[in-house]
Amino acid sequence: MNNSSQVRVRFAPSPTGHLHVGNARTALFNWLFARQAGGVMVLRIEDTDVERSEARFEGQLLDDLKWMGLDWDEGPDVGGPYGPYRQSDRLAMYHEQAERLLREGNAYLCFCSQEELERDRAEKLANQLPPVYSGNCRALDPAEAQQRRASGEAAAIRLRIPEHPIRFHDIVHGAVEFSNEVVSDPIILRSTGIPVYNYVVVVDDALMKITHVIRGDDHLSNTPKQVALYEALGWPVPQFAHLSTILGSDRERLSKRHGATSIANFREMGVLPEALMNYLALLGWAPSGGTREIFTPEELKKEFSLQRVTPSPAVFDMEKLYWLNRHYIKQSPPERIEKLAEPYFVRAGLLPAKPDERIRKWFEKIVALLVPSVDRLEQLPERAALIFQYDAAAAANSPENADVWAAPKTNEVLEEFAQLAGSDAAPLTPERFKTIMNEVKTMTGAKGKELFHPVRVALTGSHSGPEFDKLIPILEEGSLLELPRHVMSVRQRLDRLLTKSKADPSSD
RNA sequence: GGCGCUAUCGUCUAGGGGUUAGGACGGAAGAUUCUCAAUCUUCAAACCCGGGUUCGAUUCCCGGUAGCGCUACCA
Repeated sequence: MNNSSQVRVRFAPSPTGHLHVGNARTALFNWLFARQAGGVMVLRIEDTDVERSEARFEGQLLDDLKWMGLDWDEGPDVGGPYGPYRQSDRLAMYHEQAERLLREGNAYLCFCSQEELERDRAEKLANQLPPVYSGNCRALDPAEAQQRRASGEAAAIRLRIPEHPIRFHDIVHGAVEFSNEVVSDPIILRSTGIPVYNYVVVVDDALMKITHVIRGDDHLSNTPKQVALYEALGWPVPQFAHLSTILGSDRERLSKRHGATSIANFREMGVLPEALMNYLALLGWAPSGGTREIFTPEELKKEFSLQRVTPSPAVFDMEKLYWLNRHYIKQSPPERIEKLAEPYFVRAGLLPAKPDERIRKWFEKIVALLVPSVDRLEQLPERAALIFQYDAAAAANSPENADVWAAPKTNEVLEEFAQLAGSDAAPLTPERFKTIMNEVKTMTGAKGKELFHPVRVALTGSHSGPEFDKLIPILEEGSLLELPRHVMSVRQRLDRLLTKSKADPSSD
């Protein structure tokens, strides 16, 4: 089953918080590559940093990943043949391999104190030399060193970096070469017995039979150490693919300073997972030809190619993500969007926590009305203000509407409209509205803007908004529903406005 | 300081020794609509700089510059 040609990739986050977009993209590229190759995706939790790791973050991480639409074949939650999948459960393996390196002479015990090392480093830096380890303990007699350690002297374990340049091939960057002169003999096991990241990764990746290491390019400079480690351990070196960094608009590394950066943030904003996936895929990758932008997850699995990943860093562009999101929102079945949008309205106090069937039916119309004008679901309640909130004073006095009130036919149009619409007992229908408007038109001679604008301002308080055909039924039906905040009917709005202008003579 | 990576419109990118350097987001203008949004059409907008190789470089090589990363008993 597990023949040597089987692709195995891994995503290895630290549980230090919510999944960040940079890591999400790394996870995505791993996933796409694995799924396309019919390979295996491994999820490994890098929790050796006890200070920053928290168990509850692991659950968040998995949720974020699942929400994006990613899945994995082996991991802490699903198990697998190469477990355990949490580094904190693998400590024995790290010790075992470190002792083996020691025995075989590829690593050595180092007794240098931190102060010594720091002094040495500062000196080298001052002399403009690469700050590599002095090698003081490199030539120590192994037997003697073992004895010192046995007698209780604090000792770290260092890897012996070979005396030749270290070369490796990177799928994204091509041939990479580092001179051994600048690669320090790295500590792999601290004197406290806690292994170091660069060592742990290699042991895990090798033992988990990872064939392709796809990760952020902040690890590129660490790769020679890791290659040396693979070689010292006698294990095959995997293929590497180092992905460029995602930057903020100021070309600095994307951080919280730049606004939303965690997957959870985007989810809360009402970004659809497929929009985020599509956008992230386009950061650093483009299809052959480079003219297509829209890719569903299934299409990405088919089209994606690591060979086409760009090595240069990419600036995260919210606007383009929003554009994609708008596309996917419009593409989605309305029921899905209604379901996703409902909580935003409940939270804003516009809908009851458990809307009944009538309210739901009515809410469908609101969503259909507003969705085209929105690029995130979270914007919906504020767009719905013209339905849920009616402020007669603002309608009459807002400077935005001054032009409309100043127009010569406004008062005449409104009076006619109020009279006709007010004389009906039944709720106003779009058909009746059309008839009324035609009558107002003949009686006042107003048409176009001078006809519609006064009515729009009178009913919504704003001179811009959606079509009356769709808006009026929403207002009329809404006024009959039991809602946390009463929705005013057309007539109620007119009443408000007219009483208002009577009470305030300055408004004409 | 040392080492590494990167460099095409404002942004994401395609392309590649000879092209009107293509697409998308955003921007501008127009169409449509009572208005806004949406939609459609059109337009503006780029090969970091300097050397070399070459008949010819934006493309290949070298150098510079800038940005980012690594340089830890951080991950």
